[in-house]
Amino acid sequence: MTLTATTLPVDDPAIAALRGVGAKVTSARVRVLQQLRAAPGPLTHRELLDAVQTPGGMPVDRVTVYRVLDWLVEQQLAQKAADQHGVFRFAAAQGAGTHDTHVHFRCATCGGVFCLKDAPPPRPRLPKGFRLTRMDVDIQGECARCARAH
Amino acid sequence: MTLTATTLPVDDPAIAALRGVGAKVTSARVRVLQQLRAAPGPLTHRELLDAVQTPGGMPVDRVTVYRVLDWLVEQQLAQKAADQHGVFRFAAAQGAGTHDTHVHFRCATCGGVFCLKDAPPPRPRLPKGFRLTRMDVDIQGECARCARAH
DNA sequence: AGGGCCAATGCAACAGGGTTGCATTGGCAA
DNA sequence: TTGCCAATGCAACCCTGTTGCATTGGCCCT
Ligand SMILES: [Mn+2]
Ligand SMILES: [Mn+2]
Ligand SMILES: [Zn+2]
Ligand SMILES: [Zn+2]
Repeated sequence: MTLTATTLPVDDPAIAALRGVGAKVTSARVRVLQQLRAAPGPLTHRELLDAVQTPGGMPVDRVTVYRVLDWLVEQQLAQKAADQHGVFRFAAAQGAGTHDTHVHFRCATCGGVFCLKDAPPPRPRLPKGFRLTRMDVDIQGECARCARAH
Repeated sequence: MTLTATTLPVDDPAIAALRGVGAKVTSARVRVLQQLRAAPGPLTHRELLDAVQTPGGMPVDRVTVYRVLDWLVEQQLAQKAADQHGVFRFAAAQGAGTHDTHVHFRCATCGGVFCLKDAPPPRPRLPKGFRLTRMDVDIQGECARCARAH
């Protein structure tokens, strides 16, 4: 029997997730998302860049990794938050659900993002003539795991 | 009677705080700490650098402001934390702020900050073991004057 | 299987926040 | 008033992250 030079395996959950959003499934996207899913905690761009370079395969450009990461965040397949050093860390999104109905807690130590039960604060009452364009709530502290690690 | 070219007034609370830690009271340190204490919220290095440059006085170097800020944090006169964009923001240490009882509106056009009547959102309920260190609400839009000017 | 479109990539240059080394200055104690 | 040394100014540097543009490779269509 002849083997057609098939594309990547469909059974990989990372690849399935990429197909799910109906976009091109590229090597860089697959590798980055696989690393994010396998990681025990949020990773920096630099950590991901290192992790994605495999001895055999061809190298991935650092700009591509930046673009893949921001794209994954847009697709709600990943979350992005600054850690205590001001460096962005990325984590695979839990459910691809809507995060608009609740607020988020940012662990300043590990950079993890946690969904809280509380609803976002109501729109503030503004003086006459004022126009509201944006409201951000930044809740930060230390998550249980980081607090336990002392 | 002769007037000696006296140093800065001792009655200023910022200066008193600096004397309190037993270190040199310099122009840069005084100006930065005064701005931090007067501010309605945490400021970035850039915001402080702009605020500290007075038309009359001699300019302050940006590196000096970085060093003053880190020194204030060491002396526990200020707190430092990365905001959601990964930029460090500095706030005067506890006890100096009277803007804690209400939220603020920032005009994206003129940069003005307005005190609103609304109370800050309540502390969110956190999962067990989580520790809250900071909650910032960023409300921005266009103030009445800028909206009218178009 | 082959061709073609256009998004995704690679590469180089750029931007901005933050740091470091070193010569000079100015606070403050003697 | 003097002198010491911390604090400052300035230039060069590092790191994270972004942008412009030519090239490539996924994927749809035949
Ligand atoms: Mn959420
Ligand atoms: Mn106020
Ligand atoms: Zn944590
Ligand atoms: Zn305005």
